[in-house]
Amino acid sequence: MPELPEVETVRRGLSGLIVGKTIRAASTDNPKSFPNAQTDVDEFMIGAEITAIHRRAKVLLIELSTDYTLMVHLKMTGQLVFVANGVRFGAGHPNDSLVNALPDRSTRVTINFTDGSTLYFNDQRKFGWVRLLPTLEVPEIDFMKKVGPEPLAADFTAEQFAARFTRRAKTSIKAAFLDQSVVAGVGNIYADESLWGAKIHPTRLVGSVTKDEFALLYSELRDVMNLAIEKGGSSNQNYVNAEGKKGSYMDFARVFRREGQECPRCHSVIEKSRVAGRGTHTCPVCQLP
DNA sequence: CACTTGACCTGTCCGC
DNA sequence: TGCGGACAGGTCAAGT
Repeated sequence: MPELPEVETVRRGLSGLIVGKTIRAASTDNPKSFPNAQTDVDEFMIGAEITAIHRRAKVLLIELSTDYTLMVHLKMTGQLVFVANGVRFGAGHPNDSLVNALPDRSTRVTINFTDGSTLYFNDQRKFGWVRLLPTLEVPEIDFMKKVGPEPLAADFTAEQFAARFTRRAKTSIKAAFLDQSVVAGVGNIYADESLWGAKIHPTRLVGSVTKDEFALLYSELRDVMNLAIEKGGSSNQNYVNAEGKKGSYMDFARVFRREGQECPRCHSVIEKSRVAGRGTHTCPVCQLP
């Protein structure tokens, strides 16, 4: 599920649930999901209090009182699910009783708190990861050094946005948009949604996109992401999202996963194709190649 | 360097 | 109903 709005939704929900709690135990059944669990958990996690949760790009940064940080990347199918007194929370409010008990077959990491509550990292495809490292070293890892600016930052301008793309003039605008070193947090949903909003075809070469088009793409991206955060993100039908709302952005999506339906702007039939190796949704009339 | 492709995994859906 | 292949909201490591 996770692009910037979904990770931000998880961050907000989780902040109200686990900040202030003390870790009693932590374990994984899959070393690739938590590579340094064996070496560092006992010393730097057990007994630590959770002091804050931040987000950078699509990564969650769970800060501990030991000056270590638990980094979490959900990749394609990762979820953080909190359970207290037998009640399961997506990352916000109590879910209904349809949800199966945890842990289940996709549970990769379990974190137990001293008050008896538990945080599960579930990840069907095992692409996601949890990593524990000194807070001071977080900015030094490759991902953090390479990742581009936060698109919703108050001081991030349309001019800066456009300038980030110049390095990638010869590739498609969609490939560049998905490149985390250009701008942080954009994934397949919000790339398609904002390219449609700006009436730019995803296969257009970056070099052909005008200054005015970049300005429009910048404001569409910010609008779409802000709306998605307000709606609790996008979720497929089995994901439990924050606020007990299940993430309703997909109800507002204009093109994503709407192939065969009408373009809300011109009523042409939305098409699905493949661009930059990803399923891509466009209006054939609003977005010309 | 910039760019593209395949790999990493599991599960589901679709066509034969 | 069974089976093969394509595909899924993301990065990486390789290759050109």
